[in-house]
Amino acid sequence: MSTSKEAYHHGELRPALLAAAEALLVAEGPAGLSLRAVARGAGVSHNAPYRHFASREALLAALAAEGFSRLAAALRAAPGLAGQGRAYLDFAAAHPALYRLMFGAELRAGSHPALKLAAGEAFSVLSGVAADRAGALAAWALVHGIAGLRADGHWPADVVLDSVLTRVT
Amino acid sequence: MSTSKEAYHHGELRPALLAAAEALLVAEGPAGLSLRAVARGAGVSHNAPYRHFASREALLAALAAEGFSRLAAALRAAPGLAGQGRAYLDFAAAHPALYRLMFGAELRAGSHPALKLAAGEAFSVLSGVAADRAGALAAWALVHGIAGLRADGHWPADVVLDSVLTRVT
DNA sequence: TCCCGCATGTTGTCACTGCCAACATCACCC
DNA sequence: GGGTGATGTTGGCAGTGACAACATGCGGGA
Repeated sequence: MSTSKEAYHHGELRPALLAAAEALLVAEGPAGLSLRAVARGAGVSHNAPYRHFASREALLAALAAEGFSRLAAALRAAPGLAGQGRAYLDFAAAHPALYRLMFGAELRAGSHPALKLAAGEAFSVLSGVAADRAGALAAWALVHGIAGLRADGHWPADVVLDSVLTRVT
Repeated sequence: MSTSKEAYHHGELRPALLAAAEALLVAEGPAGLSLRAVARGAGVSHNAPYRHFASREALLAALAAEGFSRLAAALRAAPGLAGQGRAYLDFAAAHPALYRLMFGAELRAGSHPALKLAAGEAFSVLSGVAADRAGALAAWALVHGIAGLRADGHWPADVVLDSVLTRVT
């Protein structure tokens, strides 16, 4: 699409597939994210993705891993524990579909080492700024819980987040 | 199977389908939960479920709603806010697959009124014992976050839960 | 008592999906 | 300049969700 001549070989197919997959994820939800639809979105044949991902689940895992990397970067850029909490919630609110994929039931982190690694990296950023372990875990769990409830539509819209965040010491 | 004569009409197909679906969910995960596999599990033809559920998603929603009802019952039976927190975590740990379905990305609560209702009922039990709204939401989010992190294997095994739960006021 | 309406379950079918196998095309390196 | 391996393509198969048409038999009126 972007290159001047449409060669037989795409050249940048892997990132193009990931981009198409994320667009589909946002537009249709995880159920609409079929490998063939992703291939169509990238303008290649229905089997081309198999040159870059072993299976549909592997593609989802790569997408989730990329999400964790982005989350880790956002956390690193935020100052202090409170700032990271807000950055975490902002990320989840800005990319709800991706966030749900990252923590959703479709992917078992155990079977995707790269995914587990990316997730662990994001978490280590979070715990690096906490004074004590229990406090860091409590803050993380609280923020993660709020993000999940918001993503699922269970969180009342009129809640002032700070009034809840300050309830955990 | 259990009834003496195998009539043309099953008679108790709806609960039988839900039971088969839950068994499949536990055994194979949400991906293996196909409508046809559920029908096989209940010993009926591949289209019989459509007499009781409009779609595969509707079946999942019904299963999740049943999960919320069970969760609400467990919460009702637990005394005090701390007790309910523990009951919530126990439920999530005892039925991880169901819990993930209830809060997972496959179901959009918005499009299933009965599911939203069942979820709201469970949440109202939780907030009924809290002093104020922000406190209830904080407690719920904290517990929900812990449950989610545990289900995904991100929660350290050596953490004493009470040391985290008491961080919420 | 008969019979007929209608809920329930069945068979048949279609488009779509994930994945495997075989083949086509091209970039690169000797 | 020719071959070799990575990258994409075409073809095909079994399984899936959903729709349509048909079969079955329970229960309520006459």
